[in-house]
Amino acid sequence: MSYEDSGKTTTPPRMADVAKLAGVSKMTVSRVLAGRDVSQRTQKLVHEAIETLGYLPDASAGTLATGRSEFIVALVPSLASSNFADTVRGLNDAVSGHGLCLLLGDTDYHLEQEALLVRTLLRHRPVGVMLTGSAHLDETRRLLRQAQVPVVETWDIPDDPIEQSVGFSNVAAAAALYEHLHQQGYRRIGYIGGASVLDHRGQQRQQGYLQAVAAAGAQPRVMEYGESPITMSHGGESVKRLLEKWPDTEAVMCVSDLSAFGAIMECHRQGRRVPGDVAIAGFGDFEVSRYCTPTITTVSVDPYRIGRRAGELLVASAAAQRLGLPRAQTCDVVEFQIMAREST
Amino acid sequence: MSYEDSGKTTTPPRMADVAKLAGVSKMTVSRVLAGRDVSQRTQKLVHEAIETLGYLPDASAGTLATGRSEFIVALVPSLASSNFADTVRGLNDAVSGHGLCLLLGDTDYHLEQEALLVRTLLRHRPVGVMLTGSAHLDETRRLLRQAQVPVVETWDIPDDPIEQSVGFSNVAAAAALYEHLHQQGYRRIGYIGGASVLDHRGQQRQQGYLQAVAAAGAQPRVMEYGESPITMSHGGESVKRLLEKWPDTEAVMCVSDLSAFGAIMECHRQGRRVPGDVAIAGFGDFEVSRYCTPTITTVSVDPYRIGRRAGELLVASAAAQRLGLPRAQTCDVVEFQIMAREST
DNA sequence: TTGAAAGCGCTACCAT
DNA sequence: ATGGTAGCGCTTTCAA
Repeated sequence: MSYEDSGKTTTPPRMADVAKLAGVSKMTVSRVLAGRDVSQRTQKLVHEAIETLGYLPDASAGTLATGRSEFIVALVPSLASSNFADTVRGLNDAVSGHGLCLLLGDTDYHLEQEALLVRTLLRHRPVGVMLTGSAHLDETRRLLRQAQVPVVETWDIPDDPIEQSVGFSNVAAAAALYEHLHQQGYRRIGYIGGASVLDHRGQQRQQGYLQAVAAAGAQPRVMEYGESPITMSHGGESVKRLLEKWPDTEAVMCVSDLSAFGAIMECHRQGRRVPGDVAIAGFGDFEVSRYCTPTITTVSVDPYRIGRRAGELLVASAAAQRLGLPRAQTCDVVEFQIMAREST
Repeated sequence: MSYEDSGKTTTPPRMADVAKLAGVSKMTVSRVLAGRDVSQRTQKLVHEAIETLGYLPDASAGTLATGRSEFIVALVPSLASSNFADTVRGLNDAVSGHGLCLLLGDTDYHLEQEALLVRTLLRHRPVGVMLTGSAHLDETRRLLRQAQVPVVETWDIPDDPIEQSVGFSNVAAAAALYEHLHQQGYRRIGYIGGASVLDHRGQQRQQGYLQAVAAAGAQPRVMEYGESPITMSHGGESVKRLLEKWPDTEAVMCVSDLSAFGAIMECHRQGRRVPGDVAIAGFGDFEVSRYCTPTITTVSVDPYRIGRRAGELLVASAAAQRLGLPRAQTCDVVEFQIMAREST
């Protein structure tokens, strides 16, 4: 009779139960599970016992005994953004093949929340931590340093890296987009972004815009509106306000494709042609930008790739850590690309 | 000198270290952490020692000793879908306040992968498991039953529930949308969905369409194209094929808003007016449907709410479990709503 | 209010 | 190739 048929609230089978049923010692069972040297015959006996009992090894006990867990911690500002969801997907794809699983934390764009999550999740002794962005509280840095856990920061190029990073310069990307618009002949170029300082990457894009404006000797036209994460509706409201304040604006850069899409739809509603009356560009190359009308000029990055690469770095660091080797200090720069489309 | 300043590869501080520094026993430290009866004076000493050393209690050891973890497992078909990402967000919001954290698994729409993940993640002895959908392998059911872990299935109303569920009838929702279109006067109504049997919810929506078609005494027009998850580009390609095959189609129901959006954009490209020449409806009430032109008629569900409710049920079940009480068997039906918009 | 001892389920290490 | 022993870091239980 197998365990599951026994009904009632029984305790799940332990390694000792498997050992007894197979007529071997616990150690032999442990070795079979670890794929170590065990005779074919014994292996078979053990596997049969495992099958019969429906035995699942306890991860906590294993972690406690080895001092090594199977967790990777992933911290994102928001799962609602498909960008970060894709990054998590890439991370998962990179690490799941190595028997690691994801402990997920949503910081809700708050650095205090990030610090709290780091504190909570480090208790599980993860083999690696992926953070989003390069802005962190001192406490966060201290906790991570003290835990001596491999860390990868993503979506940015940190001035003061904790350890490794995978990202791109949001400042440079926004500036490049401005220059692209300038080359297209646009001169009076505005910017739409969130009013929240919490979105550090958004702030950097705005900074890139401001730098490019200054370099071009132009006057900035910034409309800040709404909290992170910025959505389509923010874009509509923002473009309305921006065009009221500066009616002769020729082109608008948006902090994300979502707000760009919202802005375009609002323009259509107002009877303005895009790009005829006003050109609009986004950031992030979201799916919607490739399929809407007009298709949206944007900056393309590959969120999945960022996550995937971060996962690879963490797996490598974890391996190095285990062997007592020094960990690498890679600063991985992923490319961004200006996607010139119909909206500009 | 605090631990972090000591440099080198030191081992992190243990409870015993805290105890020694505070001049008390391990047990007292444990009690302070658990918020049990300890004198004010001692509490202060212990907290100071914890602070000085930067002590973080080890979760594995705690889990092993108590037999109870702080994990909730969340299994979704794909994080790339904002629907499921929102459900995970709701789940996280519901459980994180109770000191629980999320172990995330992406099944990639494969039931075998789901079973594998259940097996892997159950090793961490989660206090609850959230599944997506009601289609599972026998092995998955067996593993969950044997683990005696609280389970909530989401996004569907299971015929054969494992334990609890939070969802709605995808069949009924699709049929309701058909009837809405029928009431609007549309008669020759087609359906666009994925060709993959993996997307069980998509299959059920198609079934709802077919039932409604039969009830109306009409002929079905189904165009199946592409694998899950269905994206905007699938919608464009599918509507093209459907209109080639049945040029007199008056309205098209799509398996999701994303394909509906893709379909509308393709129609525009072909010079067809929506809804003038062909009406198009979606499913899921994605953000894009509220802001594009025309706004898209769709079935609205609340993915975040589904996750949130699932989390609440799991927290309650976990509490009941801990107290040795029987667990509830709720089948929570969340509402869906036909959102009549411009596209039909 | 506090402490000492005995495990939780597993693996490292040393024997055989 | 296999087994015994001694922990991993914490909490439970009992005693003081």
